[in-house]
This record gives sequence, structure tokens and C-alpha cells, in this order.
Amino acid sequence: MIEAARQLLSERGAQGFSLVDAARRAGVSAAAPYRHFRDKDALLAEVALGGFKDFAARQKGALAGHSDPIAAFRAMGLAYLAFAQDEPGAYAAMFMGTHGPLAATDKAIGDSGFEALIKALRAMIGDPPPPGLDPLKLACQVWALSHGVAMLAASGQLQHGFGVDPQELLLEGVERLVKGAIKP
Amino acid sequence: MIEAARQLLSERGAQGFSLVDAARRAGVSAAAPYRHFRDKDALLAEVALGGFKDFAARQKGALAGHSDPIAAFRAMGLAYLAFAQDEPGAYAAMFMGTHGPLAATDKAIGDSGFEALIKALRAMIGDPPPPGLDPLKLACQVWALSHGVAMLAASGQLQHGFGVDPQELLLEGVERLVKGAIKP
DNA sequence: TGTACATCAGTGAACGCGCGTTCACTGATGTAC
DNA sequence: TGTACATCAGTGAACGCGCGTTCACTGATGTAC
Repeated sequence: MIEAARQLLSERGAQGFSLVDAARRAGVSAAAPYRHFRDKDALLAEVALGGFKDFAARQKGALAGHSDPIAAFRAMGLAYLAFAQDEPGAYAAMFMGTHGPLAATDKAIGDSGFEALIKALRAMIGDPPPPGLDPLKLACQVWALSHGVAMLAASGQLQHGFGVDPQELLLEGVERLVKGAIKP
Repeated sequence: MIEAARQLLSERGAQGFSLVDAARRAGVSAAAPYRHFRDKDALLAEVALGGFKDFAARQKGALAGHSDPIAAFRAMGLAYLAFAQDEPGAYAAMFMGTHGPLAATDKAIGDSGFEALIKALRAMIGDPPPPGLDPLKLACQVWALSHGVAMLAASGQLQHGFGVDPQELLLEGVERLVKGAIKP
């Protein structure tokens, strides 16, 4: 059921999504989901929660998979992009409900992915960080760049508009962010 | 009418938007819009078109308003963020229809804003650019970072989650991107 | 100046549709004795 | 082993609703003579 919702979200985007359709996709009647979820929003929240978990796991996996800090950092960037690409449904759900405040659980799990990012960053720039370099801010910049590239790539604007490869763009961009941050 | 649509888009986001509501907001009957637009999508396209025009004008204005290349570049970054903040309705419309390919006019006007960015970049890094530095790619990175910061800021994740100021984050990030690109 | 006509933005009633949700129900599965 | 009962995922019909869109219309404005 959650899987069906994720599929539909991937195909139709956040605004084209309907409970009835998701149920149809899962091969059950429109009333069946109400056995498992209070309402439509609860289903979407569950999809988002699964997304956060999956995302955090991938980020941690990327971090743990490399002993070299730079390689680990690059792997995390690629993992971000890959997640947005592989699971656009979950990704949409995660950033959808966000008009209201995130539920506490979701936030905690989302943060755990972000903390992995900060950890990787700290390993790269040395601890303690150079004076005037706030790891949190740099991490936010990396995050924003990743998010931006993922969104522009998802709508095809980078590839079709400019013939640019998203992965390469992100890796180079992150490298430049870090280099620009530690240089004088 | 277009103004009403823009307002509603701002308040409710892309998925909460309805023609009927927009007409109500404009103080006319639900049928009235059909005098001016073929259907709902045509209205949204018109809002998006207006957004692209406004956006390009702001970018060009920011570029023209400063003789110092660096100041001009910073101003463009701020203009990007300000536009996304002031006109979330138009911004949403611009990036909404984007699942399909953009109409030719929209694309041309959107590009004109992007070209202003490249122009400012070229003035900053010198012409011809240093070897191995593709201005187009750097521009895409700046764009992606701006887009990412704008979206995260719009959903309040930067401010409420981490107490980070979006404007400062963007300016510093862009500076780092450029610095990282021209340094060895 | 006055009359006849064309234009056209807006009206309000109506339509068919898909949606989210409710309800009493069915039927399979597991448990107690 | 067999019978009685509880649990519970799923059914299908029904509801009220807001949506996008159509239609014949009205009434104000502008133009021609």
C-alpha cells in the first residue's frame, strides 16, 4: 500500500496524487486504506517517514563505506542525488508536508542524515575547524546545492536546457564550496 | 484575475490551487475566467509567463544597478532570493508546469535572466575565463545553490531548523563557489 | 442629438466527475475449550 | 479432533463536496448613421 503510494507519487507528483488511485494501484478497494491509516495525510506522512529513514540509511552507508574523508564526502553527495532520482515519490512526500512543521519523529530521522553530513564535513576540514568557518553553515550550503541540483535535474532543466551532467555539476560544486571555504 | 491567481498560488501552493477559488478571489463568477483564458492550464501558464518576465527584469536591474562586478553579482543573488520570497505564487507557477517542456516564449524569457547571470559571472572571473573553468557550469551551480536556498528558506527549514539566515547563507555560498572555482 | 446595432465581460444555473470518507457487511484466519 | 467465537483486512455501495467546464443569457459600452 505504502509502496503503491510511493509509485503514484513518483509518477504523478505531489499534486496529482489521490488516495483512491493509490488503492486502485495496490489492487484493493478505496475503503481498504482506512484499515491502516487514519486518513490521506496519515498515509502520506507514513510515506515521508519511510523516505526519511531510507535517506538517512543511505547517507550513513555512504559515509561508512569509505575511509578517506574526501571520498566519503563525494559518496554522500552522489547518494543524495541518487536518492532523489530513485525515489522521487518519497522525496516529494518528504518535502511536501513541509508547509506545516515536520512531525518530531520525521525531524529526528531527517536530522540524523544531516548529522552524517556534518560528521563527514568535520572529518574533511579538520577538527577544530579553521577560525571563521562554521561547519553548520557550510553543511547547509552543501545541502542547498544538493537540493537545488536534484530539483533542477528532476525537471530536466539542467540536462535538456544546458547539456550539463547533474552528478558532475554537484560533485564539482561541492568541491568548490569546500575549497572556497578553507582558502583565505 | 492573474493577480488573484498569483495570490492564491502564494497562499495555498501549487497543489491547493483551484480556478473556482481564484475567480472567487477576483470577485467574479467561476465562468468569467473562460472569457480570457482557454482553461485552467492557460491561466497558470500566463501567471508563469508574467513571473519569468518579472524575474528577468529584476535580474537585469540588479546587474545594471552596480558598476562593480562583484557588487552586481551579489545583488543578483539577493534579487533571486527576494523574488522567490516576494512572489512565491509566480515562483511556484514557473517551476510547476515544468514536468512537461516549457513553452518556447517562457523558455526564452527565463533564459534571458540566466544570461544576465552568466554575463555578471564573466565580468567577475575575467574574459577569457581561466582554463578549465566553464562559466556555464559555474553559473548552473550558482543557480542550483540559489534555487536550493530559496526552497529550503520558503519551507522554513533553514531558519527554524538551524537558525541560519538564508541571505547570508546564499551570499557566502556563492562567494565560496566562485573562490573555489578560480583558486588552483 | 437620437436611434439601431455590434461587441464583449460577466452571470448563474447546470453538467459530469473523481475525490475523501463512512458504513454495515463478508469471509478468512487464529484461538479457546 | 471438532465446535464456537473473536479478530480484522478488505468489500461495495453510498454520501456530500468542490472541481473544471458549458451554456444561453444579460447588460453595459462603443460605433455608425
